[in-house]
Order: sequence, then C-alpha cells, then structure tokens
Amino acid sequence: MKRSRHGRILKIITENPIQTQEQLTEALRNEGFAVTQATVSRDIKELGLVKVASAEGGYRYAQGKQGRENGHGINMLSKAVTSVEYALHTVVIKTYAGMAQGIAATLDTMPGEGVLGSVAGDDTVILIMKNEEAAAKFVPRLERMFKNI
Amino acid sequence: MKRSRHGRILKIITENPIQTQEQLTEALRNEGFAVTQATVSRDIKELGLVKVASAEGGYRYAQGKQGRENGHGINMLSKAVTSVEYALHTVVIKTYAGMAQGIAATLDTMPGEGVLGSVAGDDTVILIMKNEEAAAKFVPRLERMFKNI
DNA sequence: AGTGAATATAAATTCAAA
DNA sequence: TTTGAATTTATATTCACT
Repeated sequence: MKRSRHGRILKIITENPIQTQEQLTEALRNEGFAVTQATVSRDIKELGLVKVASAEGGYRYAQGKQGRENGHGINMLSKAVTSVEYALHTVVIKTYAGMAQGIAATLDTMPGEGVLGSVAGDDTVILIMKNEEAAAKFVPRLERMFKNI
Repeated sequence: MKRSRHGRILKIITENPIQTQEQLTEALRNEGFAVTQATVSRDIKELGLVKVASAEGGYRYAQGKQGRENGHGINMLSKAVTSVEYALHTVVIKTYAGMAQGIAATLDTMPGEGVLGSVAGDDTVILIMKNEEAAAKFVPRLERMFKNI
C-alpha cells in the first residue's frame, strides 16, 4: 500500500499546488487511499518532499533537491525505477508497483527533452519521443538520473 | 537590518544543521540579532528556505532549489550579488550590505571548482582560486548563477 | 517597512494497535 | 512494519505598534 501511495503522492504534488498535509490527505482520499495527516507527514519525510514558498505568496509541497540533503541518497525516483529501455521512438520505464505515475508526472516536468507525451500504468511508464534519436539520447540521461543521486 | 540578517541566516543554515526556527532564532540572538520566531518564519519564506529530511533522521533547513519554485525568481543569491570580477587568481564578489557572509558560505559548499578558500566581510567576498585559469573559468559560472535563476 | 506577542494553523511524534 | 488518534511541537499569520 505504502509504495503505491508514495507514487501517487509524487504525481499529486507535481500536478497540483498542494499547500498543506491536510490537502494532500484529502487528495489521497479522493483517489481511494484512506490515510490521515500523521501518515502523510511520514510519507513526506520518506519521500524527501519539501515545503517551498510559492510564486503566489503561499506555500506548496515539492520534491527536494537531488542527493545532497537526502542523506541516504534515497530519492524515490532512483529507488523506484528498475529498468529503462527503448525501441524506435518509444521509451519503456519499468518501476516498482505503484510508482509509475509518480515517475511519469516528474518526467513530464523536465522540459526540452523531446518527449511528446507519456502514459503511466501501475509499474510501467511509456514515453513517446519525437524520434528514435531523441529516445537514444534520453535513455542514458535517465539511467544516470536513476543511478547516481 | 533585515538584509544583513538574511545574509547571516544563509551562513548559519549552511554551516549548521538548524532543525527548527527556534534554533535559528537562538543562533541569531547569539550573533546579536534580537528577533523572534515570527520574524524568522518570514525570513525563511523570503529567502525561499526549505525544511528537508536530513540524513540523520531529523530535519534541517536548507536553501531551496534554484528558480522553479521560487516563482518571482528571487533567490537571495542572485539578488544580493552586484558584481563579480577577477584579477590573477583572486575573485572579488560585491554584494549588498550584510549579504557577503551568506554568499560565501553558500559558495563554500560548491565542490570541485578550484576554490582554495574565501573570506567574507560585510559586502565583499574574496575567493582565492588555484590559479588564474580557474578564476577565469569560475567567473562566468558565477555570473550565470547570479543572473538567471 | 518590519517587527513581536499572541494566536491560529500545520506538521511531527507518541502511543497503542493491527 | 505500518497506521490513526491524540498530542506535542513547530510554523505561519494576525493584529497592534513602530
């Protein structure tokens, strides 16, 4: 349960300006995760999320910096991805169960990489790239992203 | 007052694992800034600082990601620096009053740039580089850092 | 504008439980 | 090991004042 919830949390916070843990709790409930603020607080700690001052004067939750602060080196992204491959202009990313949506949401925020679009199931993300060259270039980048950190 | 306090805050949080705003308030008091938690809360918002889960299982304050989240594009670093120049193997960074210490503390955390050491006064940071080449290379990097964001 | 005291709100933790 | 309810603790904001 926890793992797929974590995936969903990443998706939710990248796609919505979540300001408080209560809001996130609410959002999770809407998607069928029956949790309380206590659990959300722990999830946020485990995922290394961070409350940042937002443009509009309020706050929002976001993913923390890579590496540095997340001492163990445990950015969910790097832990959750098990393989990255491509064929022609499509990239296939395999993840642990429930994490695909979070990964996809995060990748969608990376601009200028030749990604036309993505779909995420439970443990698989499919990226449609502009062309094979873009795919060939992107894959090693992803591999680096998911290794180091 | 506020500006030099902000500079000091950056210095304090980069050099010490500050876990709460009370701790930061305390630290500021030790350095002669008579403030309360309320003010520190505002300062943290204005500086775009962020509470991250730390390696040791607790939390600590840290500088937020560049750009992205700090909508106005107001990372203190970029706002505070007024000029960057070099001569031989030394780099001179001019800042607004009180900010030099924060800048210096931050730069010290950037590894592998040929910086041998730094001293910071109130509005000036002097970096001693390995050699002139390192200085020549580093300056444009700094300029970029302090421009964009 | 910038601030502190008091307060309201949010977040982390404790403790019990499954 | 993961969780929720209750609680403690931390943080943000309000309001008055400078």
